[in-house]
Order: sequence, then structure tokens, then C-alpha cells
Amino acid sequence: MVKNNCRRHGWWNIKFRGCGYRLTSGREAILDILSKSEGHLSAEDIYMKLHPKYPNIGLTTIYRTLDVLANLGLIFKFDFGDKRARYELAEGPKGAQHHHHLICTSCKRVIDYTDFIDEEVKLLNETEKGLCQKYEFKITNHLIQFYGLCKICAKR
Amino acid sequence: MVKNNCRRHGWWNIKFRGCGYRLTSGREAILDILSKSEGHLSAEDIYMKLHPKYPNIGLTTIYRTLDVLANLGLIFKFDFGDKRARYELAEGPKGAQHHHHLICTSCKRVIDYTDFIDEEVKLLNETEKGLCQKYEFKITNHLIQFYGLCKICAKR
DNA sequence: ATCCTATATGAAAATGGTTTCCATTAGCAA
DNA sequence: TTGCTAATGGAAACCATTTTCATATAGGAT
Repeated sequence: MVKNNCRRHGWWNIKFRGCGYRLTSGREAILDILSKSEGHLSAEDIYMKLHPKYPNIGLTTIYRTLDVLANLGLIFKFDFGDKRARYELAEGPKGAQHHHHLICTSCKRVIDYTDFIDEEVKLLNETEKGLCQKYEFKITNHLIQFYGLCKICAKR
Repeated sequence: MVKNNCRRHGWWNIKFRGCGYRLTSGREAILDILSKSEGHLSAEDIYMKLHPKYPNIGLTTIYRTLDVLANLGLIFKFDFGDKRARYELAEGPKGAQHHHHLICTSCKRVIDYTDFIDEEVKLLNETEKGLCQKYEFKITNHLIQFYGLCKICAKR
């Protein structure tokens, strides 16, 4: 009862229910992991972190839930070139701050950065406006990533 | 003989040989397709286009060649979210001009645009400089993509 | 032109992240 | 509590990409 009551007040509750999705303990647990861990989690990462406490949540459910969350805009799905999708919480009431990524093409390490974001976003907004008009394209999101060699890999 | 002579003078010849790769008719054919077709080709697209004229070039070779070409920086590999890698010729003597992508999240259509590129690249260069210093990260490449709904999909 | 050896190749099999199937379970509105 | 429908998990299917391995070929040396 208490647990159930708790769920009813989660900040994502409204969004979930509003879109006709049900709030299950599995989904709650997955969102919980995502908000507690630093980003860049793969489906299997989440499965591993979840398994000790929730051994009955299968990989399939995790994939399905991540899909739902991404569709709702609660999380973002990334491809960092290591052959598996990676997910991180989008900005939200408890969300991490907006950042972009530096990706090491050698060791696949990913560094988040928040510097320069403001300038980047400002330019992006102007660009978006122009592109919207010219191509009648309704832009909802953008992706900026820098590729190169991290400190360690560069020394070889 | 003539053909062979021809090959020796392809603009990519130097780069190939310089890196210890051999210039084979298969590789030449793949580069040829890439430079003749408008971008966004998948490995299978290339296979299909190649097959009528070169029925003896297998998919495996195409994957391997694309890998080599990407490592040499002659082509770029993209992920547009349709579950298969897509490749396009990088800028070069005969290469297409620098552009970025608009990706429709509904129909997966990709639109190239060259507008705003200059401003974008200018900002990116500054950002790169700053990031390089702060994170000691040697940036070699960047990716900018906009996601949203194309003209047609937006009307639903 | 011919030899020689490392590189390149193709066919088939393996891989592995993700999705689908389907019978069962569980939200949640009434 | 009941009923309807969405959600779930395990196993099997999917499918782009990679690996394996025996054979062919590029291209430098002779």
C-alpha cells in the first residue's frame, strides 16, 4: 500500500499515465537505476544492476521499457560505436544537466562535458529555425558528438 | 594493362599504397559506386549496385573494404537509426561537399543540408580547441545530426 | 615475364545485440 | 472483487556484421 502510494507520486507518473502506460515495479526500478547511476548504461548494464534486487525482471522487459521511456522523451538513446545502445536520463525534475559527449575511438570511453554547451545550443537553435523553414522539417532533437583519442590512448 | 595503369593513377592510390593496402578491382569498384551514388549507402546497397557488373564480389569483402576506407578517412560511417551502418564518401579531390544531416525519426529519411555549415563549423572549431585543452582529448572528427519529422510525416 | 609471399577474397558458419512469440501475470477503472 | 487490456519473461527468431579457412591475387623481387 505504502509502496503503491509512493509510486503514484513519482514525478514521471503523470507522463506515464497520461500516455496510457501502466506504472509497474519493473519500470520503476529501471528508472530508478538510470537516475542513480552515471549515464551511458547499456540494456545489459541495467539488467546486471537490477538482477540482485529484482531477479525476476528479464532482459526483454528492460529493452521494452527503455523503448517506452525513449518514446516518452524521459531518456535518450545513444550509439557510441561499441555495438550496443546506451541510455541516459533526459533532463527532467531530477535529471542530469544537459551535456554533450567526447568519444574515444580507440577505447570507446565516453566523457561528458557541459562547457560550451550554452554557445552550442544557442547556435543550434538558430540553425534549427533556419532548417525548419527551408526544409519544412520539424526538429525535435539534436545530437552533437566529438570523436578522437582520449588522454591515455593518445599517448601511444 | 591499361586498366592496371589507370588504377595506379587513381587519386586514392597514394593513400592506399602508403598504408600498405593493395589496390584491388573490388576496392576500386566500391569506391567508384560511392563516388557515383548520392550518399547514405548501406553495405547491402553497395552489394546490390555492384552485383550486376561484379557478381563475384561478396558482401564480406564489401564490409572489409568499407572498414579499410573508413580507417583511411576516405569515407564516413553513419548511424541513422535504421539498424544498419551507412557510408558516404568523405571530402576529397572528387568528394561531395561538407554537409550535415536531418533525420526523420518516423520514416528514417535523411536530408543533407549545407546551409549554416560555415557557422556551425566555426563554432565547433572553437569548442574543439577548448575541449582539447581541458580534457587533453585529441579531437579528430565531429558528428552533428538533427532529428525530427520530415514534411510528409509531420502531416499526420 | 615469372616467382614468391603476404594480403585479399568468398562462402559458409558463428556471433551477439535486439526483437518477436506466446502463454501467463498484474495494473487499474468500475 | 471483477474484467479488460497492457505488461511480462523465457525461449526462439532475427539479422547486420564478423570470423573462419581454404584459395586466389597484387605487386615487389628476381
